Amino acid sequence: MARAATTTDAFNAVAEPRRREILDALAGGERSVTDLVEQLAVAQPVVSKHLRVLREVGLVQVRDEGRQRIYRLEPAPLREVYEWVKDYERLWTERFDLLDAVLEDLKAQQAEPDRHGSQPADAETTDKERES
Amino acid sequence: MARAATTTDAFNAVAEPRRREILDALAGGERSVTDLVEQLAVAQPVVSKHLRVLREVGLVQVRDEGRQRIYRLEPAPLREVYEWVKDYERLWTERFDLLDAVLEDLKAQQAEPDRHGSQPADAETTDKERES
DNA sequence: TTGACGTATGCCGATATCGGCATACGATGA
DNA sequence: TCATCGTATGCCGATATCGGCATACGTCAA
Repeated sequence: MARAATTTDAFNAVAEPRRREILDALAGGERSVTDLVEQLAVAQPVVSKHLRVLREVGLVQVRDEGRQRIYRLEPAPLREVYEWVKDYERLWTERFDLLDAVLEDLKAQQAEPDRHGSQPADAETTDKERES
Repeated sequence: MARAATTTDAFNAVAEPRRREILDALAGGERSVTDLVEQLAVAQPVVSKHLRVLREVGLVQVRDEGRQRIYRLEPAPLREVYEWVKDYERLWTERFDLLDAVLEDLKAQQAEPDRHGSQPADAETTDKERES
């Protein structure tokens, strides 16, 4: 057995950064293959191959227009990914609450010095404020 | 060049369904390897190997407790995934609005048949993403 | 010590990926 | 019809995955 095919899932399809870039580009509107080649600055066969994968998992749709093929984003399959991760958001938010609690405790300890001298109790998670 | 290592990303790590199951299990609280083996009903080496990958991308943390190793969820790296996918949620919602718009147009055309047989002249239009 | 338990690791085979390059193929225009 | 543009596909090599099985390693209990 080997790794699951990239065309198995939105999960697998989207694990490839270049494919994410393509989707991001397509989020700005329909694009022809050449458009994408220019925008991503990669070889044309590479783009075509990635588009094939995306097509097979239903993340893009194609339309023929003369000798060009216009690709359009089809976000639906991403829902699966979203639904899975979204529940974890709560956790990293809670984690900050937890951190706050710890900081609160530290402050309390400083105010009311209750020494137990030994362990400096790893300050492992001290820099993660930013954002949100 | 081959597919990116599974330990490259949260994206890659999480593309494997079994690994998602492990994280889901861990979301319910700390678990020993044996706990996970029972819960997932897979061979122990398999679980250990997946845990290694998860550890390497920082999605879990380990703690020794006697002869057991207790694994704990570390959701932070999932943020990257969430941040990427969350913007697409809007799209599959908007899609319905878009559909409505199209239906509206169709109705209008039926009412006032305006034929022009040729090119619909690049509907490329203006798409800028103004998020946030 | 010895042995059992809990886990990690090593090796294997089958399978796919991804990019590069060449090339095939369909549509268009001279 | 022929050349050209826009895309897709085929083949290749290098690399990893994932599960199975055996086994090594560390901890604890007799």
